[in-house]
Amino acid sequence: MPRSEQPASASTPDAVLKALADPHRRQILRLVQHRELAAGQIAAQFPLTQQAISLHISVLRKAGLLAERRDGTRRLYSLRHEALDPVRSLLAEFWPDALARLKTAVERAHQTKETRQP
Amino acid sequence: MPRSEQPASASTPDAVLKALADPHRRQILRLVQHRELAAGQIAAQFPLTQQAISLHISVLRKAGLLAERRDGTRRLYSLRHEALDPVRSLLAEFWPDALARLKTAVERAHQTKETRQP
DNA sequence: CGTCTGTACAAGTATTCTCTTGTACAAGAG
DNA sequence: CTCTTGTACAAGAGAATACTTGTACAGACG
Repeated sequence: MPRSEQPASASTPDAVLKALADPHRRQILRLVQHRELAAGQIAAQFPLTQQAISLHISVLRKAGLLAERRDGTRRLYSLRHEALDPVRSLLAEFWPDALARLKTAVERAHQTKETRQP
Repeated sequence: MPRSEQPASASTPDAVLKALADPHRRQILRLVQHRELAAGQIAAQFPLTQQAISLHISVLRKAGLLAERRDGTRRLYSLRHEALDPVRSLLAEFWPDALARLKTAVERAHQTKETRQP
């Protein structure tokens, strides 16, 4: 089977943040967060045309936020979590306290999951 | 300490992300991250006109990212860290693993900061 | 008071964004 | 091969954005 991997993981902070600064695009990411979806399936969730969604997908893909896999004529998309790294960096830079809060959240989550104590 | 929530912190995720999706504006936030700066002092750091920076400041302020304090004719600005909360939420939503990575980052940051390393 | 300094607001322009309709192209079905 | 389906690309309209220059206004200071 064809395995077309895209090496384009070099998403700049600017491209990622601009891609995220649109409600439609954030919604697309939510849709493909846990499962692959074909472009048409994504488009069907919006009151926009298929072409408009195709363009949003293109923006997200160029920012590195979407992985693309071809299956026949369909193109399946899924979230590339790693691409959110610039956002994490930004948060770390501007809001050190957020790290502490997230650490707390992590520990709570771990406690919930496996009852682990730091 | 007063835990009063400011009503002006009703910044929407959209406004915050759009405000952050510009390199000039991110640079402004870096400048006022640790100390207050007057609008003119901020503008002096850029090859743009004072008016252009004033507009960027306005965008940041409306997104809740900047606190404004008046001192005579000057207006002093500083970063409102809380306004980054929507970014944290976004990260938490889209990237559960980020929590674990941030925990690691926190621990590294604390080590770096304290530098009481044998 | 008049004048300077610091800053925001106004109007105009060039660029960029987001959407539309129209079209091309690739792959499977008959 | 022809038809249908799934998707991207192209061109253009309208809005939003990011600048510019010009101006207004508030406060400090002689």
